[in-house]
Amino acid sequence: MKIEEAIQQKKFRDEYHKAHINVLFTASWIHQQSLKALKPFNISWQQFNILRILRGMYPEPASVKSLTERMIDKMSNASRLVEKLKQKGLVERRSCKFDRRQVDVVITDQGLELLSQASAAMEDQMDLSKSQLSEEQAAQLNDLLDAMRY
Amino acid sequence: MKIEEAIQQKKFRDEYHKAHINVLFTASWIHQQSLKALKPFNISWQQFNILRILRGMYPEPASVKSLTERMIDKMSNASRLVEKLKQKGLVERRSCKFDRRQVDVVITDQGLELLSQASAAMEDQMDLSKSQLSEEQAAQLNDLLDAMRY
DNA sequence: AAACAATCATTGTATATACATGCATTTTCT
DNA sequence: AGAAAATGCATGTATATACAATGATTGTTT
Repeated sequence: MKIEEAIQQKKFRDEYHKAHINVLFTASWIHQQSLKALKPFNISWQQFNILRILRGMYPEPASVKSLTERMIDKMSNASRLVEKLKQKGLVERRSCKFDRRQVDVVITDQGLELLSQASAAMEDQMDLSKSQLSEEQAAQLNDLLDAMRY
Repeated sequence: MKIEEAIQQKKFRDEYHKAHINVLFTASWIHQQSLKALKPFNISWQQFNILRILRGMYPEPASVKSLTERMIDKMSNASRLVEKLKQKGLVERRSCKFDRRQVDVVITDQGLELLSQASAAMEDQMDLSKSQLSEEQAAQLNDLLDAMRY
């Protein structure tokens, strides 16, 4: 569905304006799809994102700062998200011995287990785009998005 | 800056996976730019969005439902956003005489005035993409995003 | 017309986001 | 070494989001 119909707006100032709106709308759409996929696992998209980063570094720990740097939404509060994950037993947190200001965050076995199921669900969601775009088109989309961010 | 550097992730499963992340990241980036532009006007991006929709319909009123349908993020609570805007004197709200379940929301003169300044600021932000993408590329980006959403 | 279902908006609750502030620890400067 | 600045994290506050529930009004069915 074209963006014009999706938000019932007939005209845009130009293609740049439309692209801005379109990126925001598509992100919101992806976010909703993700929520559906993650629903059975009782974690938010941001929590999923943190778990993925931690799996990427496993078994090395990550500091809260390094999590923030790697998160897609830099503004979400990694500190509080880690706390939520800890309450669920999905991560562990201990103070870093080399720099006591830092905190070492590590994903637990339970976290790894949940993540493997959750990412399977997310990948199934993502794969639905495959019938819409060729891999070359997806690559082209990536190039355009990268270029858009001045 | 390529997405790989932006979130310090070297590899992705495939271009589809990367595109998903890239859309979300770019939307977050746009959102931050928008926040900067809107800061002097003390309105959130969602409030700005509602004002724009109301201007588009002016002098016709919009129901809360029609606002939700036209909003970029359908899940944000239009009812509460309208209440915020009313408190600031930027919109008026009266019950619809044809259907008393509905509410007629109309942008005020003050709202129109603020919006004209705020949208100028937003357009200045958006125009910075012009040095990064040609209009054809922006159009291509729109086509790919439209296609991505199955 | 009366009963039932559907629609529209609001409100309550839990969580997330934006941003500022505070506190402990480490680094830098003199 | 001691003072000052910077860094890393946590927390407080206001706002926003996700989703369910409520209440009022309108539409539909028989």
